[in-house]
Formats: sequence, C-alpha cells, structure tokens
Amino acid sequence: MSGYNYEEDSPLANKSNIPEKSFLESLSDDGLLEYIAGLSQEQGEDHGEQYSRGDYFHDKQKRQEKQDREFRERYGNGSELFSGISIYVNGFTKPGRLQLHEMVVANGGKFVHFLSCKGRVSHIIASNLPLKKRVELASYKICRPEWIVDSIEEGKLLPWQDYALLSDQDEIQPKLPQTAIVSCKHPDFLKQFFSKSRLHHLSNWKSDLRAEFCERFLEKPLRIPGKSEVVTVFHIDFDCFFASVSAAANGFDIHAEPIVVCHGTKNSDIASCNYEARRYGIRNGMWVGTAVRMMPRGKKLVRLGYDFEQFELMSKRFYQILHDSQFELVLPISIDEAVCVTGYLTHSECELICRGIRENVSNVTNGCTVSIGCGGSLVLARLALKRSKPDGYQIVDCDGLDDVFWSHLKIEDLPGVGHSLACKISEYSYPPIGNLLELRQMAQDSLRRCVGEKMGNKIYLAVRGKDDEESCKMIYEPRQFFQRKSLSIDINWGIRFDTIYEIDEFIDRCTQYLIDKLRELDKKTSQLTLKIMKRSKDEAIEPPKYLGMGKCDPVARSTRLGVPTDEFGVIATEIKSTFRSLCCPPRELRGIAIQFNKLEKTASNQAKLPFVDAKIYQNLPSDVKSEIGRELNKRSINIRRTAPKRINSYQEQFIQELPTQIRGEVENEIHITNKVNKTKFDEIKEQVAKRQNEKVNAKSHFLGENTILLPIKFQNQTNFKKIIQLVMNWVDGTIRSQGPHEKDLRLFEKYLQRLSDTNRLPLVLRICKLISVKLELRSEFFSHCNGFQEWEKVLLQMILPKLNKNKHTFQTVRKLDIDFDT
DNA sequence: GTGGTGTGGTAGC
DNA sequence: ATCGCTACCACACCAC
Repeated sequence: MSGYNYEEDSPLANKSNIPEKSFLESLSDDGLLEYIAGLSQEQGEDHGEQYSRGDYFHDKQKRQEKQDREFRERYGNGSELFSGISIYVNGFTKPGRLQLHEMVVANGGKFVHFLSCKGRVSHIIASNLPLKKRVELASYKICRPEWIVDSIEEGKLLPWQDYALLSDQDEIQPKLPQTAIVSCKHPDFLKQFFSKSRLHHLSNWKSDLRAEFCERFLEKPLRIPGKSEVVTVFHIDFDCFFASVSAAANGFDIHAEPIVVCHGTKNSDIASCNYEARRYGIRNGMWVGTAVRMMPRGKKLVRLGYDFEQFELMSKRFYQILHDSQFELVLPISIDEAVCVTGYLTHSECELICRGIRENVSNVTNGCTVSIGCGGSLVLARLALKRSKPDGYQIVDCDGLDDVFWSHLKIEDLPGVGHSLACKISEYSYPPIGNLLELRQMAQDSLRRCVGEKMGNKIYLAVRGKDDEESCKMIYEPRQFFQRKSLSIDINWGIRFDTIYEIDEFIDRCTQYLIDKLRELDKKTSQLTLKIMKRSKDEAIEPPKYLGMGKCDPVARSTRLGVPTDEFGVIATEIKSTFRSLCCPPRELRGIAIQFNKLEKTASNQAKLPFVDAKIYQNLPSDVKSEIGRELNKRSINIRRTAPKRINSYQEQFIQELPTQIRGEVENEIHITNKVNKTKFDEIKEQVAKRQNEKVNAKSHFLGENTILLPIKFQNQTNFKKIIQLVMNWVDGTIRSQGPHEKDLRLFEKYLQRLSDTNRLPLVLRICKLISVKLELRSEFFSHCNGFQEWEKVLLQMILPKLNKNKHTFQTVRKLDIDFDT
C-alpha cells in the first residue's frame, strides 16, 4: 500500500497563498481523486515543481470548456434553458454527476467541477449534504437534482426554491418513509433492527473475519510458530474507531471538537467517543444525555450517526495493509483490531513496522489513527497497546519492564477482566488494589481464591507478562480457535408482544434467520437453547430507554434433539414449546435469544435417523470398536443390520437388557395412572400459582384474556422427560405381549389431547417420533407380535391424526407424516 | 470422577 | 425516541 501523502510530498505545499487544507477540503470527492491522479501524472512529466494550483485549474478548466463546447455542438438541441446558470454537483445524486453534466451543458448551462472556483457557481445540486458541508455552503442556492430533470421535462426553468435542500425540509422529507414504524410484530423488524444495531454489526463482522481466516488457512496453510519459538506480537487497534471514521466521513476534525457516535439524543448508547470528549469524562457505553450533562456550559458535543458501510470499508483497507505486511499470522480480533505475529525481531525492527503500519493506515483511511502495542506475548502486546493509546505505539521487553509501566495500568486493562472481576479483585484486600503494580504483589493462591482457579492463574501469569494456555491457542491452534462452535441470535430491544401467537411468529422468523445461516455453514444442530428476558417484578413497564429491555430476569432452557437437524419445523416447534415451558406472560417478555449449540457437519449420505451399518461396524479393528461403540451409545445412535441373519453382539446385549427395564419400571400398570394423576395435581397447583401471579401483574396490565398464558399450564420439562421415559418403557413392556391396556390408553389419549388442545403440538410430535423410532427398531424381532401391531395402530389411528389435524402448526410437511401415511 | 444444565462474565464500538 | 449482539469460556450445581 503506497499512500500518497500530500501534506509532505505535494509540490504545491506552501506555494499557494490559500491554506492547503481549505483547498483540499473544498474539492468534492471526485475532484480530489482527479486532482491526485492529475498530480501523479504531471509529476511524471517532470515539471511538477513548477506546476501550481492555479495552473492546474486553468488547464483543467480550459480542457473542460472545450469538451463542453464539443458536446453541445454534437448533442445539444439549441435550448438555452440553463443559460447563465452554472451548477456544481455535490456527492452522490440520482441522476448521477455525469448525466447532470450532460443535461445542463446540452441546455446551455455551465457545469463546474470544482467548488473552489467560488463565485462562478450559481446553484449547487445535492441529494443530501453532510453536516459539515451544510454549514459551509449555507450561502449557496442548494437544490435537489430533480430541479434539473423537471425543468427539462417542462421545457422551462422552474423555481429552484421548490426543490431547495433546506435543512428543515430535509428533516421532514426523508422521515416520511421512515415513520412507518416497524414494531417487533412486523415481519421486517429483524432486518430493520439489525441494520442499525452496532453490536449486531460488530458480532457479524467478527464471525466473518474469523471465517475468512479459516478459509485463508485452507487455501494456503500458514506456518504456525512452534511453542518453543520466540515470537513477537503486535496488537493493533484503531483509536476510537467509529468516532474517527464517522468524523472523517462528515468532514470533522477529530482533534478539534468532542465527538460521539450514537443514534439518539437522550438514552442512546454512545458507541464511540473521541479523546477530546473523554477529556470531559465521557466514556463509551454512556448514554448521550449523561454525556451532554458532563460538558461545560456553552461547549457543544457533536453527535454523529453510524456509517456501517464506511466502517467496513476502512476496516478492509486496514486488514489489507496487515496482510501485505509479511506477518506470519494476522489474527482477527474485531473489525478494527488485529493481532499480528512474527518471529523474533529486534527493537528497531519492531519500531520500523509500527511506524510503517501507522502511516499506511492513516494514508488510506482519511487520517484515522491506529495504536500499536508490541511485545513478546499476547498479554504484553495488549498491555503495551493500552499504554500506547491514543495515536502512538509502544514496544516492550519483558525483562526491561519497570514499575512505572505496571503502575499506570488498571486492573481492567487485563484481558478477560471486566467490571465485575475488577471489583472482586480490588475489594479482596485492604487497602483496595488499584493498579497492576499492586496486583503483582498478590499471591497466586489468594488470586485463585478470589476469582477462581483458571482466572486466578491467568491473571497471575498476565502480570508477569506471560500468556496462559487458553489464550495461547489463538497462536498455536488458530484454526481450532477461530472455528465456529455455536450459532445464535439475540434480540433484547424493541420486544413488546401481547399474545403468545405473536411470539410464535417471531420465534419462527428468528428460527428461519438462524437456519439460513446454519445451511450456509453446511451444518446441522442437535441442541437448542432458548433464553428469554422477562421484566423484573418491580420494574416499570416502560424503561427509560425507548423500547429498551430495562431490568430483567434472564431464564434459559435447552433441549436435545437427539438427531442433528436443519429442519425448520422441528426446530421452530421445539423452541415454541420451550418458550411455553418458561412460563413468561407475553407482555412481560423483553428479550429473546435462540442458540444452536451443538453443530455438526452435514454428512451428505447421512440418514435421517442415525444408525451405523453393522457390517461396517464389525469390520472395524477390535480396539477401535469398543471405543466407537461407547460413543455411539452415548449419542444414542444404533447399529443396524442390513441383513437379519446373524445377531451381532451389540444387539444381543440390547435384547438382554429389555426384560430388566420392563421389570424395573413399567410392568406395574398403575404406575402410569399415578403419573397422569400427578400431572393433573401439578396442573392445579400451577394454576393457583398463576392466579396469584395474575394478581401481581394486574396493577400494571389490563387483564385481558390474552394477557397471561393460556389457562392450562403444563408440567415443566423435567416432568415431560419423565413422562416420555415412562411411555417408552410402557411401549417396551407391552410390545411383545398384548399391547397397551385399554384403560391406560384412554388416559394417554386424554393427555395427548390436552397437549394438542393447548398448543403443545411439539410435545405430541416428540412422543410420536419416539414411539415410531421404537417400533422401527423393534420391527425386526417383534413385528409379528400382537403388541407391536396394537402399538402401530395407536400410532396411526390415534396419535398421527392429532398431528395431522394441526399440521399448520408445523409450517413444513413433516417427514414423519409422509413415512406413516404410506 | 463424569457429564450434563443453567448462569455469569467478557469482548469488540 | 432508538436500534441493549453474539461467541465462548468458566463455574456451580446436580444426578449418577
């Protein structure tokens, strides 16, 4: 990357009587590019020293006027519509600059390429103007491009005032399409929310960078340093990334004014603030209102919006520089931050690298600065980075570290130590520990007692400049480290529902979002977690932050699917059923998170229900076999014979176990009756509890029928699991004989009906699935038995109709339906 | 001890 | 107004 530094290298420097900055600033983006391109051309022609700014414009202008004349002669229609008018186009417009140019010139107008020729411009055309520009150009006639288009169409010059791009009109106009408030009930909510969420972008960028790293690795295996090798680590990070980039994009000087990046004006998070703002005590994460109050009287705080595209662009250029810099490893930490590793380097070599990178990055990012910490370990590089900020670099040598270095670092500067741990540590002894120099005195044992085994070790090593084993993995097993292990979605803003059905729909959309990603990764999941945020009991219905979550109680529950899947129906119904088991009144819900926990690679030839061909299994080397057998068992994967001739050992063992199970649990027919009765009892108990809950909530809600969950409550997950177990044993115990007892069956059907009636189809589905699997497994040996046939009948005539009746709940046609309909 | 579940904390701006 | 995400580790606790 060779950035052109015009501040120093420009042949024009100090030659013009107008300050350099205002000249460059006065150029439009295109103008600037053209100007730079022009410069490099002219230089090649060996008269760069003599070529002045005035000359440049003169040439340029003459060339342009000639071009315009030619154009008008060739295409012009003799119209003098824009005679006497000269326009300048600022920024992106529709129609574009070129088209506007042609339109104006063909109709007798003048097109001005550079605004610096002030006075010659009669109108400025722009669709929108950055804040800074708006102030600068306040004295001009500024209007939208439609003025040109409409004037030509009408054949007469329309009043430009009707098309004025006034700041207040500007505020009213684009709001119109936006005022279509997209609430969480709207199908586009997710998209809209994510498009504006900084945290979503940060997370997404991070996983993209990690994925890219892994791809790069596949393409060209990198050399990973050996554990005994001496390495040099560079930790590189933008200074207040969002603030710097947004400031540059809007034409602000990052050093001149206090700047914050945020959405709103009051209870909106500050994503990033510059060092000027930090002088007044403003910090990232603070609310804007708080920050404004911290400003001295009369001093203004500049608020800038997010420009995610620009952030991405700057990051791309940043990473490009790193990739071009001959590091052995470029490890992505986040959109604006990376750790680069090389072998041993001398102090002066490190210094060269730091300076080079800092200069290159500044050149390609409109002057954004990065700081660099350099050291012999990850933690040292990170601490050096903390010390180097802002706009600097620091190279540290573990042995040469003095007390000053440590005493200037706070506990929270340690990686992995946040607010919570920092409090714990500082309060652990008296007087409280305030910096790392003091922390170095703490014994390893007391550290471990204070913050736990692992973290204690980590911190003990960190303040001695060494990495712990876990952190090292980033360098020594980078592929493993950056490999994705889970996939999830979190929404804790804007969640305001009234009914469970709205939540169902929302869950469907979230699930679809995740499944799309899952399939992109070519993975399946076998474990789900649903985490919800529920308004804490005494909290206000509406928290201070607009549509925020306020103080909440988090609750999570996970489920195993047994089989890895990427099917929408299975996952969505599972989540919906899990949600019900968490007993959250729809109106109390403030946040939802869905996680896919156990990701497995999709095997193209994998059967829907997993089983291993016995032949393959038998042919395995005996030492491997037992290990695999255990593993299969653990995952409840069956070994299935394709030709039922010989009984293999696994199945033999399996059959032998059957009678024990039956005797142990289920031959007692009363058992299930008791169980169902107990369920009823639980139900009543929960209803009582809920009525009390309703009373509590009544103060803050109108108690409509749909306020609280449906009146019938369900046993919690544990109970359901137990019931499933019971049913399975019941099937096992009766399959070889006469089949289920009629009385039991009636109770069972009642239970299923209740599940079905109360929107708990997923549970019915699960029972159905399990019974069908069980029957399939046993078919080889028991299909002739009366009991087997009875159970098949139950499945086909009793359970399946319930599912099919409510097919719509499942959104997709279930594989099971097809299997058993035929 | 093993292995599972739910909770809590941290990281990036 | 406002956009409080998401991956991952470590731990406490439980059942066996």
